[in-house]
Amino acid sequence: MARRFVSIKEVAARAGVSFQTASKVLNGGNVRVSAETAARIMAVAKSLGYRPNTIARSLVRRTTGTIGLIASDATDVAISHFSVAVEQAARRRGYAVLVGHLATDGDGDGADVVRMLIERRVDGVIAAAPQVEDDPEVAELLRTYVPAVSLHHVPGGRVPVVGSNQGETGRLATEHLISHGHRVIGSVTGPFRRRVVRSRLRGYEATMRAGGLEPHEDLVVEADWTPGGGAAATRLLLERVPDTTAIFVHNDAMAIGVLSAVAATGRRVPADVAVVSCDDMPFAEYLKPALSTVRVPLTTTGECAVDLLLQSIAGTAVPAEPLLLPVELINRDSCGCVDPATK
Amino acid sequence: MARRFVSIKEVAARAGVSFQTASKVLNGGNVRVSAETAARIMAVAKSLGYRPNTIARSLVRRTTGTIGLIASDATDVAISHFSVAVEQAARRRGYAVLVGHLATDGDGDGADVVRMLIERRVDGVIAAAPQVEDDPEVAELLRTYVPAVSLHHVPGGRVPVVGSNQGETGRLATEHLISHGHRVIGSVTGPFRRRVVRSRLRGYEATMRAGGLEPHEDLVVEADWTPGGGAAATRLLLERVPDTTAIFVHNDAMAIGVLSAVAATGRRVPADVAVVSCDDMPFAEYLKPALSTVRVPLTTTGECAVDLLLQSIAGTAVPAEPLLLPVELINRDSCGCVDPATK
DNA sequence: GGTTCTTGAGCGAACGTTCGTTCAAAGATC
DNA sequence: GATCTTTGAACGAACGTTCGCTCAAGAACC
Repeated sequence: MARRFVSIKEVAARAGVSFQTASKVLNGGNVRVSAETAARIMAVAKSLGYRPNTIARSLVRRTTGTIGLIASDATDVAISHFSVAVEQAARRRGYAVLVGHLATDGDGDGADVVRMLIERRVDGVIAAAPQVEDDPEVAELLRTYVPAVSLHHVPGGRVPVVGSNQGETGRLATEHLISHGHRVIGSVTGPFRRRVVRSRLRGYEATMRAGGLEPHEDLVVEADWTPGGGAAATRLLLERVPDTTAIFVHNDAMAIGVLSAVAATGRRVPADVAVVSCDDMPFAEYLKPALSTVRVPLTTTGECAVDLLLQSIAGTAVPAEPLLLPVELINRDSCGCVDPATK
Repeated sequence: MARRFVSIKEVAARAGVSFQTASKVLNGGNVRVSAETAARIMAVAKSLGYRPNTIARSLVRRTTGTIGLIASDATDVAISHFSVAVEQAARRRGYAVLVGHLATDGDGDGADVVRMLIERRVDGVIAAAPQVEDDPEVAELLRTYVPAVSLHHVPGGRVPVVGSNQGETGRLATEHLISHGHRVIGSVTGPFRRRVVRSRLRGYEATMRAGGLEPHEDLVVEADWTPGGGAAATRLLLERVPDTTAIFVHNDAMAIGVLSAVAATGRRVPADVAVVSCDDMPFAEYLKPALSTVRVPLTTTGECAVDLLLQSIAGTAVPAEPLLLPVELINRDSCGCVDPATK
């Protein structure tokens, strides 16, 4: 343990050259060294197990090859899928990822985490923590100190945004439920103060109206992205509007709770209450009934975020408009598409 | 964007002192500076928004205040819970976390990720990637280059291990099912080559035998931790041993698939087939029926891992024996404890 | 055979800190 | 008033690199 790597000076000394020359052949760019000398240096480096000290390199190069990721508590499956995609994409491109997970409740520490990342001289930051989307301090940090890409709105703008088309998500789900003949369609949503929630809700409301239905406010119940919250919201919804025949749920985790709560009232899904959700996590297909859900391309989003960030780091111009990836409705059983009898 | 932080030299110049003096009052230890000078330096630093360059500091201090986390693809909920716990615990103690997620399939890159972390001079590494538990190269790196703590066995030892009592997990689940009168108890497991799986299986088998039951090998079906794998394994199990009346599942994600597959054969849970799982993820309670499961203390494990690692970094002796945290059976409906009629 | 090119390698400086030593001036001691 | 302490601050060196400039020696040219 605690064995140290040898430095380039030791390699150079053993090879009988100056350390700067060794640096050139081992890490540097334009090498003007004879083939024999180079070979000798490489051999010594290999035998000594030389590995460049990235800290020293970062100091002079002024880049660390590290990107920062600020994420919501990745206990949320969707966030964790995104985080993994980001890390793997970044690593494939030679970058490491420094993460900061915001506490679910701790609202105030967003700026602290971002500052921590910046002070560690990350080359760029990816923000995937909707709880900071209204934080002007975070916005200012992302705007002025470091190239950044955000998954959510950044007040004041000038930070590229990637995401998926939330309005379309709401529209797809609602339209599909209407096409099944539903007229009393409720929604179990994430927290209202999140833009993603409001966008989906706008899609839902617009589609309802387009179908000649009035999206009464009793039909929309706010929850907290968790199964437990989804279950509680569903109980409330079915109590307020007992003739609800369909529910648009804002994520798959809540959908687990929604299915459970619907069943607890003696109603069957989809016969009595149809359910369409958002995300399409791996488990969605195995719920009972299999969950119909609007697939949100989290992995692709992560990769796009990394690509965009690296472009921004490289100084390439990045689009001023949010990059919205397409979503797709995955039809399974919970919406009523598949007649349970035929299964 | 790309605005630079001022260095301590600029602060010092503006305050009319040498930069080393400024260093002492701003970051350093034993200050021998007059109160007025100190105040002046602090004021200038504040007005200029001075933040120490952690890279330069790391170079001279030879520590980075960063720990590395090598994890399985945290698409697995259990792993992501652990990762979040690690990151938050580390940050609370002033450390940042550099992550590397192994690809689910890519078996070979474990050593690469560890090397990447070590080259970035992390002060310690936490390994939470069972797929590298048999990798001697990873083991050697963890043993000789950096303080480390592992969640899984490390070949050759000399790396502290934290985890939970897997044998006990198998015993608790099996014993409980036996106490309900079950005699044909199957198991849907993770990959056999993982020690955690073998330990749980040993607990299961020992308990079966202690209850006078023979754990026939047809009863044990290997799966891959995913809902889909769990479902497939269950179909196989029920085909091979149709009179199976109980299943011990190795994680909650697979349990989703198990419940689905059992239902698909027309059997009811728990009336026809009782199910006990492992993990106790937040959704377990909201499955239908609510999942009985052996709670694995992932958050606590993460915190312990960090504490142990920081001790090891500080040079304190760390226990040679694995630190096993206790597990606990959470009784819900899927084991048959609660009479569905009374609910 | 003197001048210019090319090749191979050395060397100084810088990146932004920390740490320990040195040193001048003022204060205390006799 | 000469010596010893204390206080406050400066200063050199180091951490391990990268980068660009310098320079000697030999090759090529006319």
